[in-house]
Amino acid sequence: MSTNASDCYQIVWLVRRLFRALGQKSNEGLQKFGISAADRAVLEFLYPDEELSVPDIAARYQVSRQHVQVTVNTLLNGKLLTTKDNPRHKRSPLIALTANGRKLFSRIKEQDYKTVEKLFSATSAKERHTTQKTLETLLAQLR
Amino acid sequence: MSTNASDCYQIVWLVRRLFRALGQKSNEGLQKFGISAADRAVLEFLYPDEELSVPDIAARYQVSRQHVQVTVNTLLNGKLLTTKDNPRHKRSPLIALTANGRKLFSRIKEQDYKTVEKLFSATSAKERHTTQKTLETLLAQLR
DNA sequence: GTAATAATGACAATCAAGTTGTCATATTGG
DNA sequence: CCAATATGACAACTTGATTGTCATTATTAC
Repeated sequence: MSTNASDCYQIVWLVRRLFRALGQKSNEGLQKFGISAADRAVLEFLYPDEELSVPDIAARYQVSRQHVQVTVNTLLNGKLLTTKDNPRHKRSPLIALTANGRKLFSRIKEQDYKTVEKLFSATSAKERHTTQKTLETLLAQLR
Repeated sequence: MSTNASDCYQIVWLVRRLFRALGQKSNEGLQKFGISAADRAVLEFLYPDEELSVPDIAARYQVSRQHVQVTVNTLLNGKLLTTKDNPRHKRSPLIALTANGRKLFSRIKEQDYKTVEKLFSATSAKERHTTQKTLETLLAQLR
């Protein structure tokens, strides 16, 4: 387990660069659906049929509940999300996708799938597997 | 090359999550040095002894030259950067680290190294190598 | 059951990173 | 030399997100 700091560092730097590059690409793709990256992240947590309260989402996303609240409110307003009774908390409803929301997000995912397939076309399944595992390990370490 | 879109997608999602998590961690570490993440990115491009004009940095960072300009100006102001004659352009000087800047950034890197070593301690050299290669491939694809 | 404590939603101000637009001026290259 | 372009400076704006505060409602500890 001789950890070479310089290699590690390189990966961190790549994650940063990649995030920004992906972000640009992704926002372009998102535009035609009329939702923002922030909206998108919330939808991601609920797709396909999660039911979570606003504070739940915030905790998973590791973001302030106020931020999630605002985003959820706009999505509720746009009828992409709906509220359901929360058996565990009387005032804080569970948030779930509407049929519309689910349909929209699946279209978004479909588009994304096409994009990432192209993006990853020069990588092997094995490399992808290792990469995924490594990134998951790192993320877990940061919790 | 049977690209499994769902796996690819997962990696993209991980990059996003990881970026945010790393960002938080990194900003904490940066605080005591009194520089921002934006500052840091610029320093990174100049360390240890690059000499680049503002538009050069912007092009490499893939960010607007105006943004880089502002950041560079604050760093010039703080004596972490200095200007040098640009043989290729009379009005647009080359930007380089001062001794101070270099020292500061090396201290930052040192701290980061310790952090990432811990962070990556549960990964193998081989995994890291594959991950790095994969991320590089992706980034290259996005240029 | 009631009192203390914590959680929630709503709202506002703020922040940081970055973009876009514009201007005057300098610089470059045909 | 002149047209086209590059640069720095400045300003307004956007976006994702935080922090602080408030009133209200839940939950819990007694």
